[in-house]
Amino acid sequence: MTDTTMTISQMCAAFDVTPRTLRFYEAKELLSPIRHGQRRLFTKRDRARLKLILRGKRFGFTLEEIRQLLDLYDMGDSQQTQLAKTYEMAERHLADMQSQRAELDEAIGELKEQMAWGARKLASLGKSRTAA
Amino acid sequence: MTDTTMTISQMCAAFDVTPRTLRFYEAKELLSPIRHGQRRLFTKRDRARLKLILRGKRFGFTLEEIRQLLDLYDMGDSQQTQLAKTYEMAERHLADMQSQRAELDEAIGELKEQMAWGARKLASLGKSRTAA
DNA sequence: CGTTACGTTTACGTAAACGTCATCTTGGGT
DNA sequence: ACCCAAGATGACGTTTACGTAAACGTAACG
Repeated sequence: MTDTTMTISQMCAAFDVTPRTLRFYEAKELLSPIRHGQRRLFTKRDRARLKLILRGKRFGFTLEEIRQLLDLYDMGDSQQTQLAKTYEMAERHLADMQSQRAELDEAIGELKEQMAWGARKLASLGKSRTAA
Repeated sequence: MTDTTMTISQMCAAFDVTPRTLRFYEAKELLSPIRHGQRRLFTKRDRARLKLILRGKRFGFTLEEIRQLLDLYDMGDSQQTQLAKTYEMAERHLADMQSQRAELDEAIGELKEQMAWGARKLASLGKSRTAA
């Protein structure tokens, strides 16, 4: 790992993904590791992007949506129109994530209730078994 | 909609899904509408389950995982062993959802930051354009 | 009594996101 | 010089979650 770059296997270990996944993401232009000869070398930027990719996946975004969102995270250049478009998209994603958060809270609450019910049921079954 | 049941198209309208989806869920034993002749009639139970299905999907669970989770939500019978197994699975799902909630909070925070940056950038671009 | 409108089954198609070979190549250690 | 483990490159396969088209049933309406 000369300097601050990582090989593909180091990346796989660090992020728990397969080489295939990393190559796939490169093909989809989500990552752009530099090449030392034929080998890929993943930079700090690649690692930051990969973290966001995995996070985005977790929240149900497609790789294509993520690819566009990534642009927001490293746009120091870009035209105003493009920036504005990206910003609007980010707003939609933010709204989605916030409503997702609310739903998640509700779901957690309900699941907890069901589990409390299940726990009581288990306890009563346990008692009768203990009694027997 | 005799009594409290709904036709397939009413379901589609109510939940914003296609007929194909509902039939698919039935095939996968996630729903079990009663039959009036050949036609499906979705009960209150089906509607409750569908709500949970759509919610589960939103949080990245597969239909198969959801199918198992649904058992927790209408288990008045079932053996102790089965209940215990289901309970353990629910615990794992709950843990997953809670960590997902934490990640989501972090992601929302970061996205907001990026958007603030984007907003400043847009403002400055706007000014220079106004000046021109 | 014919024709919509709604519904059904069967079956093949598809997009996303990789998995899984089956070959090549190559840099590094002995 | 030699080998091999790590990496690269196709190319085809797989799973999930439906889409889509074809062909048929049926109940009600004008």
